[in-house]
Amino acid sequence: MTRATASARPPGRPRSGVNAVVFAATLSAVHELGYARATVDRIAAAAGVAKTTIYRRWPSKGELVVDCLLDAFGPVPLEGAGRAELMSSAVRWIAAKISEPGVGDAFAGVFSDAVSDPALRKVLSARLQEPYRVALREALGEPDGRVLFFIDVVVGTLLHRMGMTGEPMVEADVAELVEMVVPHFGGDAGTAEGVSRGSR
Amino acid sequence: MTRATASARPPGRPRSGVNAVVFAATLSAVHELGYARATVDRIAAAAGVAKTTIYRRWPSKGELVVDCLLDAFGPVPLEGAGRAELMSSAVRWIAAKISEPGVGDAFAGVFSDAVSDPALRKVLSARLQEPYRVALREALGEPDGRVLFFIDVVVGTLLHRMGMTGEPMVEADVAELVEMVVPHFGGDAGTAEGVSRGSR
Amino acid sequence: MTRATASARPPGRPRSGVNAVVFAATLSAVHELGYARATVDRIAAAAGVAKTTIYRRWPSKGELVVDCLLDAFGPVPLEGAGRAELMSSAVRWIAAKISEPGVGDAFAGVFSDAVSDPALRKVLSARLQEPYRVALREALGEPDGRVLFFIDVVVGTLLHRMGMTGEPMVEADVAELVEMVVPHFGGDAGTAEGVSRGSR
Amino acid sequence: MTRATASARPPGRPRSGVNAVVFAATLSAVHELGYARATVDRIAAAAGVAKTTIYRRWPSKGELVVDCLLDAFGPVPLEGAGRAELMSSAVRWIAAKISEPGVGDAFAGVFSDAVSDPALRKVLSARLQEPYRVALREALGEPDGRVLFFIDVVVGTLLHRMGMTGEPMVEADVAELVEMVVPHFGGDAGTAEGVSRGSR
DNA sequence: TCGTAAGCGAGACGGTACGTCTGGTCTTTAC
DNA sequence: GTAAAGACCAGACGTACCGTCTCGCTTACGA
Repeated sequence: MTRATASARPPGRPRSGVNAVVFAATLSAVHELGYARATVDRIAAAAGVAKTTIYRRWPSKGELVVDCLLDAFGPVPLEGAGRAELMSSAVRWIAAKISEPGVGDAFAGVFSDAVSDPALRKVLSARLQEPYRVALREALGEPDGRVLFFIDVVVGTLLHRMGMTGEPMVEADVAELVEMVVPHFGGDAGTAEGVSRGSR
Repeated sequence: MTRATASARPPGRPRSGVNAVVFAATLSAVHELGYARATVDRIAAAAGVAKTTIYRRWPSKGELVVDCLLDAFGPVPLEGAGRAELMSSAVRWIAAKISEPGVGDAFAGVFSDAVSDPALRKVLSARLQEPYRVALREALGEPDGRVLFFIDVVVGTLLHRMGMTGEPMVEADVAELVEMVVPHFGGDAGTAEGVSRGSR
Repeated sequence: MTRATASARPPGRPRSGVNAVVFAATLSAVHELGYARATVDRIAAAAGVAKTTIYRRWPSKGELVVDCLLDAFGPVPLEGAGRAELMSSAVRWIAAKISEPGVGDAFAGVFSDAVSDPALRKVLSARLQEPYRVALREALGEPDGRVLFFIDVVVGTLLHRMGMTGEPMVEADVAELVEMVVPHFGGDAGTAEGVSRGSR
Repeated sequence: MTRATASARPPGRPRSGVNAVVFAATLSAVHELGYARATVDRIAAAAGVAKTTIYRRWPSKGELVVDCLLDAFGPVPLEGAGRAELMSSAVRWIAAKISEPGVGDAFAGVFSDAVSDPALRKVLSARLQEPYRVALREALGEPDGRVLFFIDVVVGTLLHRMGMTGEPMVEADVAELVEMVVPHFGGDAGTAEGVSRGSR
């Protein structure tokens, strides 16, 4: 085994590092124009890149935005003393992310496109939901169904507020959201008597 | 003053009763094709009506769908012995409605469109959210903010599930949703000590 | 017979008379920019018309140009005392048409596109060649094969000159072309001994 | 004679014999897909060569095809007893070449492209027409104008037939072409009145 | 019974975005 | 220096949809 089995590096001109620039341009365009009017052409122009370059990397506008969100979110911060703190920090983290300029719009935008586009829906759930679901499942020790329900509640609530008002949820309401979900999902393992008293 | 206060009747040819047909065609088209591909042309064709007729009655596709949903929902059923039962029945009612073929897709669809369209957002919140907010406020005796939060949680969760999976939320999860919100919003007036213990 | 059997008029908004405007814009654009760079977008803009309007009427750029040429050519002038005069005037007519600004370029352009596009080739031969072939066949009393050959020689020669030099054929060469084809196709019926001595 | 007469040899790595391969791939691609869809990418792939290699050797698709045709044609065969036979053999030679698979399509294709591209037109006339014009002028002893006209007629006719029908001109029509041009250009110097006009 | 006001069907039209394709250039690595 | 591989740019193409507009026709009411 001389030179490593895995390809040393693919031949041809390597891709230039435009992903970050495109992501920034995407968020900025979505923030300023809204999801629907954030044209691929406009994003390309803002990023100083040809449209073909974008379509070479992402097969559709939807997938571009999904990757963009993935990049914007990064991994869930799962530090925290107990379950309560852990859940609380996760909720506050996603709420903060969705509040960032462009992110909430972009999220709601792809989400809405995905409603009518099964292919995009698959991408959305596989790329954007799956990793967090897995991470949360391991951190909380809850079955998949519960974790998915947790995500539905938290993200759904935040997006609904965003969609209805055009503004991200204010701090006080995020706090109430935390107060609602933490007890339900078992405030603190060991102390709470009704952990996962859900019917499942 | 003899002639009645409300205008006896507007001049010109009265509108024929096509609204119901258009609503049905809309839901059916959305159910079969998804929101985005449920073209106004297609809806018109399915309803056996000219596109002009639709645009004479509704200024945009979004408002058509809003009216369609309004028609599909009807008033909230607010019967129920106590607060708990009342909230529970409201949650189950909206969950059932969103499960009806086409309704969930249509709801998620307009909702998504509204993200990038402030005008539609205004319509959505004024026509589709307002009436239920008022009804719930009076039935529950909670301040506006709490009621809005309640709606965000319930509807947001249901729509997120619908958008992510393409399927309405199953009964077991609806039950869990009830179990989560009812205690939080004050299980039963009078007995519960922590009614609206929320931070507001 | 009260109202005439033939449909009084089709329903819907009648087409506005944009054809002529589009034809003019097409020739002008082709003349100024050449066939390839005479974009449909540019033609539409020059005609003050939406691109969709063009694509509603003509399925492709090629067919638009074919119709444009058809409009520019008009019917063959088949007056003339004898066969010789008739042929001569036809040759000079097509030579003059091809010399008009834009026409030659447009002709050579579609022609070239048709080489790689069987569908366009069919349109070209059916719409642009057929009528003239029929008219010439009846005027000259020659079999189809001979008429097609006549067209190949005359149009082919003129286009080849145009394509090679970028300029239409000068008068002297057109005269030589006439001198070549007229004797070959039977100078004048009755007098010429070798009328259509061809074997077809 | 050890060192060869001219240039010992250019420095650097000698070009491998890819020209022939590319020419073959070009003709084959054009034959199978038509000129327009015979992409440079596809030609490169078919030749097992990188696109860069093609663009290093030929500055544009047009020039590649011109060289390809030059290679396919080779020199005009100018043997023949008298003028008539000489012209006849030249016509039949070019007709046969244009009938070869891919050659006619390629010729018509570049020709068409040249209409909108002055640079390509220059190349076309300088590389593809000039040598034959010179050879014919010396062989026939006609002035340049006449020779160019001869080429316009013969090549124009053959290409027009090819472009309109998609098929090369059949033998019978080639014969008629010969019968038309030979007398016009002076069948046999001074003597022959009707050289081989009845050959069909 | 006629005029006015509006509803309605059919479809053209403007505008705008999407995603695809191509020609041609540039960058990197390997020989 | 030549070649392979492929990223990149610029920009045209054809399609889809929305919402508006233009017609001709029909239905109602009121004078």
